[in-house]
Amino acid sequence: MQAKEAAERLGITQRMLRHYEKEGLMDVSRTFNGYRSYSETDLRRAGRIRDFIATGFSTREIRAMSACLSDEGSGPCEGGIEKLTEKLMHIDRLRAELDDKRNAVLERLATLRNGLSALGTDP
Amino acid sequence: MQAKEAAERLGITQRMLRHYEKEGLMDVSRTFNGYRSYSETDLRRAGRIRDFIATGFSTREIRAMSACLSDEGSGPCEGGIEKLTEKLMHIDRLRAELDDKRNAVLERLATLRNGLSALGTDP
DNA sequence: TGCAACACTTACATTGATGTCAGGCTTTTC
DNA sequence: GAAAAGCCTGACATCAATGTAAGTGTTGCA
Repeated sequence: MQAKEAAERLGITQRMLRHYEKEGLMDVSRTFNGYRSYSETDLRRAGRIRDFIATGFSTREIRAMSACLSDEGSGPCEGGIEKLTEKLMHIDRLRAELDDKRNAVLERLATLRNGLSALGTDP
Repeated sequence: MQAKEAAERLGITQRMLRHYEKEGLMDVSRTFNGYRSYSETDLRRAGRIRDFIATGFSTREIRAMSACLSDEGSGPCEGGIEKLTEKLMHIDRLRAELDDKRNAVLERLATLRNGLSALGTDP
């Protein structure tokens, strides 16, 4: 498929798609006229790149674990697991704190409701 | 504590710590001589900021959900849960694919080992 | 007292991801 | 076959996160 459709399906701009290519993250074939032609495989790869970037990885880091980008599980995906696990730790820490906070708010709300019902406002 | 120790304990540079402050993400008190003085609370806050940034959030986004940064669960942490959940989706997608890949490699290894043992190489 | 270590501020430099615009083909459509 | 819409390349612009250096005050130890 052509650039426009690919970008739309991925929810990113053509500019970003070209960027991935120029950064050596993917290799897109061209039709006779020079237009890029994205295969479904290309799409999936680009989708992974998009996710990696959205998760705070740089193209440099992503390039370093390019085995993590192909459909084929051909390589041991050098370092990929470790790096991702690290990111996951960051997320997990944040999420745990957010959850605590959310629970605190919920509790406060519950207490408030209890207080009200204790006053006989509720059956 | 002073800047150096704070930075070391957080595993980041003083420069970044100052950056958080200038970006309005945190407010650090000073001692009489003008030196920054980080409290444990400050450290925790800075740690969260560090994690948010490491997870791909911009200072702009973080500022927008500053309620997620305080120790106190005083606010509903506007938007924080949603944004984090979104990031989590990105990570989860990647991790699922990585896990698949890792399993494929493990399986291949297992098959290989089986093949060898079938040859009687193993007791 | 004087040096070493640390702080502070300000300003410029860099790197990365994206946006945007220009100039020039190709394809489609009326 | 001419206009409209898509694609391409390349250059320049921007914003954010960091690095780094310059110039200066402070603290502490020998």
